[in-house]
Amino acid sequence: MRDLERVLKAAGDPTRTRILKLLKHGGLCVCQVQAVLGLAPSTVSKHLSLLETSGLVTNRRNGKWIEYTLATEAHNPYTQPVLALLDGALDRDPTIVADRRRLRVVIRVPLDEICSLGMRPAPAVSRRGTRKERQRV
Amino acid sequence: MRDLERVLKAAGDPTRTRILKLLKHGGLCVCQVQAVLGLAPSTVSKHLSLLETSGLVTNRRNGKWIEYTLATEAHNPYTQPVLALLDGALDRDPTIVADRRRLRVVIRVPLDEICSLGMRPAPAVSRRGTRKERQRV
DNA sequence: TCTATATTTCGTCATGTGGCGAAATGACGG
DNA sequence: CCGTCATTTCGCCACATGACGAAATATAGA
Repeated sequence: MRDLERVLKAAGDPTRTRILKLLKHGGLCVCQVQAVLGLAPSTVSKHLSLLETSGLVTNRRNGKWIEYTLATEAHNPYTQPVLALLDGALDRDPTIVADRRRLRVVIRVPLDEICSLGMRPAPAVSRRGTRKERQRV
Repeated sequence: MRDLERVLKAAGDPTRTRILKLLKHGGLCVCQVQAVLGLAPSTVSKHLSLLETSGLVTNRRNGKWIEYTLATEAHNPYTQPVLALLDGALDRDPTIVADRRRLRVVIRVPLDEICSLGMRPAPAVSRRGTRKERQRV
């Protein structure tokens, strides 16, 4: 029972649904997800580890970063059907569409820049000086 | 987004999963479900109405009782896949197996008797005198 | 119409969950 | 071997959720 419950609960949260929809476009590290969603790193991390616990997602280290990916081979028998359900769902949802738009921007930026700045929702596309923001005195 | 979220959250609760698994064996009224699960009527009612809101279940009056049934035609596009996922799932789960055992008993008893007594979990299968239990003085 | 009763609603409580910021962790890359 | 920094853990808060019992509702059936 617990396996099914975990998967459904994991996929049933809007924020995690957004993350799963993002990961359909390829593996992402925590700070990339953070940049798209505009949430605190700790929040994103918790969601991702919950998704991993439920078997919907796996991770592997990639240099300085940890890349999260949709699970392909599942130990949990219910993950694949749920991922299949999500596939093709919500593709017209405004939030999902906006997320994808931000994702396209985020993917182009080198990881170093995205992560070190603790980027917020990515207010727009290009703002010069991004690099020096948040230098506390 | 909200449709998907509602369905997944509805199906993601263990009690509601149990109810859905029960309803696979045919329509049931609130007090029958209550008798099997051993929960307060108000609790069962709330779960059932939540399942209905999510589109997983429908109801129709049947004499004195209201019969809840798994939804066949869904307005919500996500209900059918979720019901399909549940179908065949958990069939070896101890709780589900025990529920089915109690269900078999409950189904044989006339509705009048089940409901009017506010039956509790149905402690076992065959115990003579079941009928007269709980006659408070 | 009136009564009995199946169901729902309401109020309350304990617990679970999602969000944040601060601090701890740990591994890459020098 | 060390420092940096991505990630995780921890503590906290606000809010959602599931359970109950009591009271309200509504409808079948007399």
